[in-house]
Amino acid sequence: MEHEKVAMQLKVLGNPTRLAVFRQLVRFGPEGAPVGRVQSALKLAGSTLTNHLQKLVAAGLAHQERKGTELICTADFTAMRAMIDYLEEQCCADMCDTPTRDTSAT
Amino acid sequence: MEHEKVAMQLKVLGNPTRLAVFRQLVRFGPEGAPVGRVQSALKLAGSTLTNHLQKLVAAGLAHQERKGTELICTADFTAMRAMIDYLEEQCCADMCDTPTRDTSAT
DNA sequence: TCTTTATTACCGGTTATTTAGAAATAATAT
DNA sequence: ATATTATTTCTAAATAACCGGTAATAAAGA
Repeated sequence: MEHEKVAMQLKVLGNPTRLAVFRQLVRFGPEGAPVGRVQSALKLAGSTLTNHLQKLVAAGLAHQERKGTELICTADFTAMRAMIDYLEEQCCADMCDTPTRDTSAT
Repeated sequence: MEHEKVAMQLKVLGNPTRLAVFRQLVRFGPEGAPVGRVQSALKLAGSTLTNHLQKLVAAGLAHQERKGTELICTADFTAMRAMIDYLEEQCCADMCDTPTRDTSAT
């Protein structure tokens, strides 16, 4: 995972509204949910939500798939895992591991 | 850890230059390093670096302490740990744990 | 005091982001 | 075709971010 990509993902999640949208997608789980359901859960203007969802998709943090009239949105858990792993490796460097973890390696 | 705070930290780390600054601080370890050393490592205009460092400090991700002429900067590993933990809990919700990790819990 | 090194404050130009209303498009059923 | 529901595009205005030059301040030594 490259620096630039992670920076973009962090920036995208760095907007409070967008972070809430992503959290909502996570709560919907692997099945996802249509845009309208995200909208009613968070009470956002449609155009605003579309905007945020597009940025999440562009950052690779979410996906969308048409299903008839509705557009199903899902969080990309693999991408999220990779992003967190990058943070652990590049921005923690074993200095901020959880206390319970073994740090005996050279 | 609250939503707003994490969003701010993510936004702050979402700038590629600033992410590089933070990574550099991490590499310097708990001892930290003076501003000038960060600057020569990354080749940034002084005023630009100051700006980025201040934002990292404001977000609680770094600290600064005067030592004579120099200003020692250190990454806050505890804050970083807390931020990552938030992401794991609120934005993964056990859906994106590492494959090697036990997920047998109900 | 004067100088040197280290760092910041201030400023301005440029670009990006956020927000949402209104009009447009997509999919489907009648 | 028309209506209905779902979602987006277009647009615009307010706000915020980014970068770095230059002048100012902090610390310490000669």
